[in-house]
Amino acid sequence: MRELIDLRADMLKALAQPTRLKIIDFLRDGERCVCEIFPAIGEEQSNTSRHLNMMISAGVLSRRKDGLKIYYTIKHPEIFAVMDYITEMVKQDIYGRHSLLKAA
Amino acid sequence: MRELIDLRADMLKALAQPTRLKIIDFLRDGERCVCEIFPAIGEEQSNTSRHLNMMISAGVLSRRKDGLKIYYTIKHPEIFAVMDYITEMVKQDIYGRHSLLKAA
DNA sequence: TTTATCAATGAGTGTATAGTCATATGCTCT
DNA sequence: AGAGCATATGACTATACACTCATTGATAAA
Repeated sequence: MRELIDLRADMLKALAQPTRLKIIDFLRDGERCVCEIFPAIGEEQSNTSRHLNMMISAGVLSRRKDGLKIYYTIKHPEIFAVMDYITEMVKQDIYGRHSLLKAA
Repeated sequence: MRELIDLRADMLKALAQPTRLKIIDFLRDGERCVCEIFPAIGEEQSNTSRHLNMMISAGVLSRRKDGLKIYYTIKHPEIFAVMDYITEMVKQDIYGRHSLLKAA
């Protein structure tokens, strides 16, 4: 079995890329098909498809087939909590940097 | 200014690598100097140093000098919450896979 | 001021990743 | 069966990354 540490790294890696972050942000409101996702994030269909499949493998997304379309969703609601924490920390860092600038 | 989405990706990327995960796990108990970290995780000093600096840039760690030694700490306690969520999701996925195997 | 110690960096290598374009697969409907 | 749409994949390129070995920089102690 894959080591727990590698599985964690894989899941984090699946979150750690701008295009994939755009997808995750877009999926906040619920499931969407590829044909909705790639225009919304401004990426090519093929590139979007690769990222989606990658996030499936990492356990970040799940998918459902309906006719021709394939609908993707965030698999674990914890993903949103993780994203909120990350955003909070980044904002704190930005604020901290500004304070330092002001102090200088 | 860097886009918020890129800053988030940078911070997540700083967490998304086995060697760096080992460092973060090791820093759970508090600050440690490089000379303690690299033997603990079984990596070369130079490699460890690069990862540490990378995590500083991403806002994951902070550091403090004391004589010859440089002590690194987790900068935001939220990092631990993020790690706990990731671990939880990965474990759920492992369990889910096992159930499928049993059912098959 | 020499020596020893801790940490960071330069240079190089091999591999992984993101992206593109073209094509293939699979499903639906006529 | 054939046309048309939605998604996935093959092949390729350019860039980023992790790592190693050797060296440098900086502080401390003798």
